[in-house]
Amino acid sequence: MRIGELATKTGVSVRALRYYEEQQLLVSERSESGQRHYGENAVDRVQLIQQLYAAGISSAAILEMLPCVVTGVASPQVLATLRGHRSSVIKQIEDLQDTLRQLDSVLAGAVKSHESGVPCPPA
Amino acid sequence: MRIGELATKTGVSVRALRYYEEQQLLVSERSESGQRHYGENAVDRVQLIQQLYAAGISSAAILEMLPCVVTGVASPQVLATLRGHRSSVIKQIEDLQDTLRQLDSVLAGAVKSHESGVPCPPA
DNA sequence: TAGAAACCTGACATTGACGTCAGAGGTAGC
DNA sequence: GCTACCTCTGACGTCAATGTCAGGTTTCTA
Repeated sequence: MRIGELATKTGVSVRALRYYEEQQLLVSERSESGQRHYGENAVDRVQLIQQLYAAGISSAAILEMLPCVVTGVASPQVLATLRGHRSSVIKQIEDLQDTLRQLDSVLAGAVKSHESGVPCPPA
Repeated sequence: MRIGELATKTGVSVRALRYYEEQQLLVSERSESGQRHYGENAVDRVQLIQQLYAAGISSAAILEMLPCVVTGVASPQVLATLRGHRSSVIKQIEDLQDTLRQLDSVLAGAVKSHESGVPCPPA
């Protein structure tokens, strides 16, 4: 498939896909005229990249770990990197859970106060 | 306390604290000569701001919700905003948990393959 | 009462993951 | 073959949360 189709299938912009290739996170075959062509597995690859981005992992780090994630094989060095990111992801989750509790306590109080007719003070 | 002390207490840079004030997220009293002075509660405030930042909430959104978070009182409109962010935080947590599973499965496979002596292929 | 250290404002620089635009060539349906 | 749409490269723009530097004032310490 060409880049537009991959973009719509993954929900990622064409620009972003070119950027991924620029960062060597995504590979394409080129037609004679230079147009990018992708196999079906590119969809999974792009979604994987998105997932890692969402975990706050930089493109450089993704580049480092990607072949290992794909093949399931890693050197001890990359293994350490992966474990580092694992801890970081866990910490992010914990932080977000804290934030969630914070928001919930605010919401609980706010709903009550709203019921009692007290408005929100301006900033 | 002055800005430097607040910075060391919170682990946030002086520059960042000035930025928070610029964004009206943080208030200071000024001495005659113009230096910022903070009360003890500023520490909690800064940590709260950091927590909201970590949840991916923008400074504008924080500004909107901050008085309500602090006072525990919110208008219906702000309430809706808060609920929106709550959903977003939950989704972030779920996404990160997905990523964690992904990383774990990679780690499991990688450790095994490492035991079997297969190296990580280069990018 | 020096001199160092902390603070001030203002402004430009940075980083990462894209958005957007220009100008040109490729592709597909009729 | 026309037309509309897709794609290409290259380059500059963006946005948010800072970093950093300059040039000057204030505060602390010896």
